[in-house]
Amino acid sequence: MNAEFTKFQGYLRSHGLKMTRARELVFREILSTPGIHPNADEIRRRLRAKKKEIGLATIYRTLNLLVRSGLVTAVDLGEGHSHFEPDWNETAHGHLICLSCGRVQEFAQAGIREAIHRIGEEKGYRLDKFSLQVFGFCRDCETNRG
Amino acid sequence: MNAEFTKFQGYLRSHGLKMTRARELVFREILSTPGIHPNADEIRRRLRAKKKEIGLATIYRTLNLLVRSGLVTAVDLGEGHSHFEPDWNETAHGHLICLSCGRVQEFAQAGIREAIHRIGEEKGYRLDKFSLQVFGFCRDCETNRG
DNA sequence: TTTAATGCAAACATTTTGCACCCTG
DNA sequence: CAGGGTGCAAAATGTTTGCATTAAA
Repeated sequence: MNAEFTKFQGYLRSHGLKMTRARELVFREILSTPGIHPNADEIRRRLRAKKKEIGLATIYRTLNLLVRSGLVTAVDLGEGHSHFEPDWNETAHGHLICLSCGRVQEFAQAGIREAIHRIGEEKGYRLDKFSLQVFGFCRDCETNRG
Repeated sequence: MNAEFTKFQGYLRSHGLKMTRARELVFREILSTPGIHPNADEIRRRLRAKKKEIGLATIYRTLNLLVRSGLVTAVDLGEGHSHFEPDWNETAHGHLICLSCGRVQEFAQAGIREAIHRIGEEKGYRLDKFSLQVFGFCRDCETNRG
């Protein structure tokens, strides 16, 4: 986790950018909430709760920077805005989203990675990334409301 | 294709809703552009080009209705707005998107469907739908610009 | 001390909504 | 002719940008 932070410093240095208080806070917040998938506003609220006030515009700028650097991934959970998670890419995964309570669960995609690679070769694409969301109803919601 | 239209009529009737000029035009436009994945504004422009003026608000309302009915699917191609395609679900598919030219190609997901169903069972979810986008660089873009 | 980063407010883009009028069933 | 549908304009979201000020390096 701290290795990730070092990568961020390396990225900034190699691009002539600066490590700032806001960037550190935002990135650490994402690193420390891997299962939460916060959106921009939630990141601001979480930091505010710790008495760390960061402007929303700065949060958006930092998020874009982190995504560009490859250290963070933007996820679309079907809510009309982006959610963010750390991208330690050893653990590429899809998201299983409950349509009733909104719970988000991650899963490793056994076999899916390979299937997608096969498709890339077939169609002549050099693949970069993929995004897989699965929607359904979790056991609790099925039990509680038929 | 006309069977789809009949389904739409059935859906409307069974929900106490009315078939209108706007609804017919929007749905037929989507049915007739399966590979295009238009967004709301593009649907309006295409209809306008045929001298069929429909208000954008009505187009959005109709799109939501069509998605609710299950006859149309909203697709996120990473452009910050939704694209729409007919959902003749025999041909469930993923989207292969070129990060350079934006070309969108569809592919059948051999084996992926099954892998996802296995995950649903494992995690105790009753699955509803899934969405798979793969990003990369198409052969033309790779050839033309290294 | 130089150059980039921040915060704020304004601008943008997409989508939704309130309301008076219109049309389908 | 009753109840849903439409268009328009306004509002609601989510995100980006211009600019004067602040802070890394």
